[in-house]
Amino acid sequence: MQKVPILKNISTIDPRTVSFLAKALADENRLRILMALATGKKSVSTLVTDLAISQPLASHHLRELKRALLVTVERRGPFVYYELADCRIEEIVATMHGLAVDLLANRTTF
Amino acid sequence: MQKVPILKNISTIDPRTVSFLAKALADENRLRILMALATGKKSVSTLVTDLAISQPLASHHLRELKRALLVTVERRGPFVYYELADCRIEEIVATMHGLAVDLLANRTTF
DNA sequence: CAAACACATAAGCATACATTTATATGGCTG
DNA sequence: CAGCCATATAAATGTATGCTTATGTGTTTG
Repeated sequence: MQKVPILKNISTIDPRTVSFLAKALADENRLRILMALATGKKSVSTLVTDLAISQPLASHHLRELKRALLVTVERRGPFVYYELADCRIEEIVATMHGLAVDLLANRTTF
Repeated sequence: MQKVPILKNISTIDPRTVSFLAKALADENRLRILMALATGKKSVSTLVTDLAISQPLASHHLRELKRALLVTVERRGPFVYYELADCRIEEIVATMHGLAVDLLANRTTF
């Protein structure tokens, strides 16, 4: 009787937890925010101009990302800076992109 | 001028593509189906009894997973077997679970 | 070919979510 | 403290999504 070494036993995974994360990553604008934050912490106004979205929409999504624990907040003067809470977020997004691109290219089966 | 070696340049990532995948992973029942398929291909009726969901609901989500290219379909007699389209799906779900668990445990900053 | 089984689809409904517009809060500066 | 800037929140709306109930399609077997 030998256990699978690399991957966590699939049955120990809580779908609610994964769904919680996946929902946060399921929106294009939230992903664009996360990608923008990958190069370092940024203020709301910077994100608004960089991503060309409205300020309330940025605040709304940042709130969601904070709720999902994906970003941390830091106030400095009148500015509010958001930062990626964990570097693995970038990795996961990149990995998902790689898989999605392959799937869409029909190079799914090896 | 040196490029980041490990990760794909973040700016090359298409948020629409990632969102497409994330949406498919954002539902608990779809995740449960994928986890059930991690141990091998299964028929709809097997999934229905294993996951204790209604047959139309299972078909509905399997259709979504197929649309997202995450599963492949194979008919054998009256049975229809679904299978994970790519082994990386399991890895990504496991990685997401690991991150989500850590985030929820407030061990986000290193 | 008729009945039974496996699965898919359609319609309907309730809820969740993304977005906009409008307004409020909070901090800085004159 | 008055006005401005940065951000947050609220309300409103349209749309997407998950789920159930009901029905259709396809396959096997008697």
